[in-house]
Amino acid sequence: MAEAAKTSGCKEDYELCDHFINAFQIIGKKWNGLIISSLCDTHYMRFKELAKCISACSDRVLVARLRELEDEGIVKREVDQETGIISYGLTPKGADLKPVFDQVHTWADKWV
Amino acid sequence: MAEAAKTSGCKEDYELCDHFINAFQIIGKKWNGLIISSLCDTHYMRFKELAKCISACSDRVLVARLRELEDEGIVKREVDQETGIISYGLTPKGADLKPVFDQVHTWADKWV
DNA sequence: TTTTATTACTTGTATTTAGTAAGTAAATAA
DNA sequence: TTATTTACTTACTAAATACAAGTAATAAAA
Repeated sequence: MAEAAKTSGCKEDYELCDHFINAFQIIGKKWNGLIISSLCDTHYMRFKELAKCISACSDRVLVARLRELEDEGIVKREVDQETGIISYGLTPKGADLKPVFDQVHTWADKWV
Repeated sequence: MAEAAKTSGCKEDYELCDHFINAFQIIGKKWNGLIISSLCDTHYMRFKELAKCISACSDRVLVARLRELEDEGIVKREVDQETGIISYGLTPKGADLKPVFDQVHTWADKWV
């Protein structure tokens, strides 16, 4: 089998793609999936609304995650100049994750 | 806006679906995405191969994750009766996550 | 106008989870 | 016989997260 593996590119040689690994470092980080999918569904939300929606996540971590996702260019934080109200939404990069969540939903409905 | 929110089901009332939350508790847990997608691509792997492939994950955690995924019915651990060789693969429930990973790949190729 | 509440955070501490490194029993190869 | 590989386990350290309380700024209620 060692010979076969060497010549046929079997599982011994399998490598995950870097893009994919990096993507999962973001999507797979605790709470990020729920944060992004919530913003995907609602278009935008204030901090309190998001926190209520992902209630098991502490404020402390939610703040940190939102910052990180902003730095990744997935979330955008906006301040209304008139009211001063802060809202969180997705950038095109973030919104483009919707098909991922749709597939998760499909899977979840079938198996969870 | 409070009135409007109450009557129109706007973001204040938004709730994530339980199935979806549970699904993300599994898929979103550190390393699980990479573990499952590796097994998705290769069909089955021995522990050492998997560990090499997800090299940033410690053996200790990989062992724990595989057990958890087995308990979730996503991963199956098989022992060859003849050789005693242990291999890890996916159950139908696990294999059914492929479309999710495909979408992550599509997104990663575009944005990461 | 003083009090109360809300928002979007921050800070300190406890607990949980993960990383590092070394070890082990069983099987296989040299 | 000795060395190596495999699939783990164990002890310890470091990092991430949870819990709880606090805060400055603004808004709403008494």
